[in-house]
Amino acid sequence: MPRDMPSTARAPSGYRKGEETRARILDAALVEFGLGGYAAATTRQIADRAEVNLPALTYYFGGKEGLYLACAQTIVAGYRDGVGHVALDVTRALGQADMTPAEAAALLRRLMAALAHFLLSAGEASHRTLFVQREIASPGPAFEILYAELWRPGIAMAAELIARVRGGGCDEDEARLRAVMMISSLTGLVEGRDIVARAIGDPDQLDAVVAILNDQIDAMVRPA
Amino acid sequence: MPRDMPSTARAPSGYRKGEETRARILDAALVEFGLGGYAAATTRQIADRAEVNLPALTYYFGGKEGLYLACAQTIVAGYRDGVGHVALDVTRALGQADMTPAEAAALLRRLMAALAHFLLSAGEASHRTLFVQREIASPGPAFEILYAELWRPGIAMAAELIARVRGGGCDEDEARLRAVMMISSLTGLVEGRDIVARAIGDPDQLDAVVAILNDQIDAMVRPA
DNA sequence: ATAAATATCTATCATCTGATATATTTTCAA
DNA sequence: TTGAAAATATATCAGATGATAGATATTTAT
Repeated sequence: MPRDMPSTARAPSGYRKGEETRARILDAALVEFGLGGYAAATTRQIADRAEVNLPALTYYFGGKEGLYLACAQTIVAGYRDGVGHVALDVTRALGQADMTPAEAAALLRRLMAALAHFLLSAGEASHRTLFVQREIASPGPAFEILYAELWRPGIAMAAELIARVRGGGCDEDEARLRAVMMISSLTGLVEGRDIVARAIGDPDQLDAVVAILNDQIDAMVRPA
Repeated sequence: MPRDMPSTARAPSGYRKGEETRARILDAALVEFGLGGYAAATTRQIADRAEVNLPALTYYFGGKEGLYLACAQTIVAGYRDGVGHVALDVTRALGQADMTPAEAAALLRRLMAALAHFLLSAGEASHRTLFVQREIASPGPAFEILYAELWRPGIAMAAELIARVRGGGCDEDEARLRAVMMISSLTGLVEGRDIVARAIGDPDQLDAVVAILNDQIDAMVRPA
C-alpha cells in the first residue's frame, strides 16, 4: 500500500491485509516505546512483538522515527475520543462570561474524571501514558504534537477552571501550577504503577482516585 | 586506584587525581542517564561529558551497569542528606502512640517541604529526579535500591501522617493513594519542567509549590 | 488469465555500542 | 632515584542496531 513512505491514508480501492499488519506494528510499537522509550526500544523487538519481519516497519512507517510519530498521533486520536467531548463542553462554558465557583468546580470534576479515565484505565492506557510522559520528560521527535494536543490544552482548561473555582484569591501562575500538579498526580500513578501495586491492594483504584480528586476540588471551592 | 572493578572505597594511602576523575564521571553519568535513561545514554557520551576517555568508565566503575548503580547510590546518599533529618523526626513521632491531627499535619508539612526541596531545587536535582522516576517507571538494575531507600519510606511516612491527619475517616489504602499522588505532583513538575516553564513565568516556584502543598494539607485536616 | 500493484521475505551493509587488550604516563613510597 | 602501583591513553573486537537491496508471494483490476 504505501508507495510514499510515511503514508497514513489508504490506497484508492480497499486492500485489507496491509491495514491489519500496520495496526499490529503500531500496537507493538506503543508497548515497546512506552516501556523503554525511543532509544531503548529496538526495531527488532517491535517487529518480533508484532510478529512481522523487520523491513515491514520501514515499509509501513518509513523507519523508526516515522513509527514513533505515528504512535504519537494514535495517542492524540485516543485522547480526542476519550476527553474531547468534555473538553468541548469546558471550552464552551469558558467562552461565556459568567460562571459561579460551583459551576466551575462541577466542570473541573468532569474534566479530571475524564483525564483519570484516559490516563489510568487498564490495558493500553498505561503504555500510552508512559509514552507521553517519557516524551515530555525528555523531548524528542513527538514532543511538539503531544504538548500542543494533550498537555497544553489540558493544563489550560484545568487552570482556567481552577482560577474560577477559587474566584479572586488565585493568580494565573498559581492556577497553572495547581493544574500541572493535579494532572501530574495522575500520570505519577501510571509511572509508579509497580510501586503503587506494592503499596495498595488495588480493586477499584480509578474510583478511589476520582474520589480523592473531587475531595481536592471541594477543598478549593471552600473558603480558605 | 581500583584493582577490583566496582570499588567504592579509596586506596589505602591517599591518591587525589583519581577521586576527582571518578566524581567527574559520576556527575556526567547522572546527567546523561537522567536525560535519556539507561539504554539511551551511551558510554561515549558520558565519557565525553566527563572529559575522560572511554576505558576510564570500566576502570572506575567496572562498566556501564556499575556506573548506573553508583549513580543510584549517590542519589540515595543525597536523599539522606536532604530528607534524612526530617524522616528521623517523623519516624520518632510515629513511634509514640498519641498524635493529634494538627501535629500530624505539621509533620506532614515539614516532610513534604523537605521532599519538595530535594526534588525541585535547581541544578543537579532535576537529573536526580529524572533518574529516579525513569527507573521507577521501567524497573532496571537500580529499581530495588531506589524503591527501598526512597519511594517506600517516603510513601510510608506520608501515608501514615495522612491517616492521622484525617483521623478515622480514611482507610490505609486511601492514605497511601493520597501519599503517592501528593509526591507524584512534585515529581511531575520535574518531568514536565519544559512544559511548566512554558506555562509559568517562574521566579519562586519552590515556595509556591510548598504553599500549595500546605493548602492541601490544611484541607485534609478540616472536617469534610 | 494476465499484468500491475501491493505485501512479505531473506540476506546483507554501514554504523554504533560496550568492552578489553595493551601501551604509556603519572604518582608515591622506599 | 628507582620501582611498583595507579591512572590515562590508543587501538581494536564482537555483537547489536537501523536500514536497504533485491527476490518472492499475494492481491486486485482489467
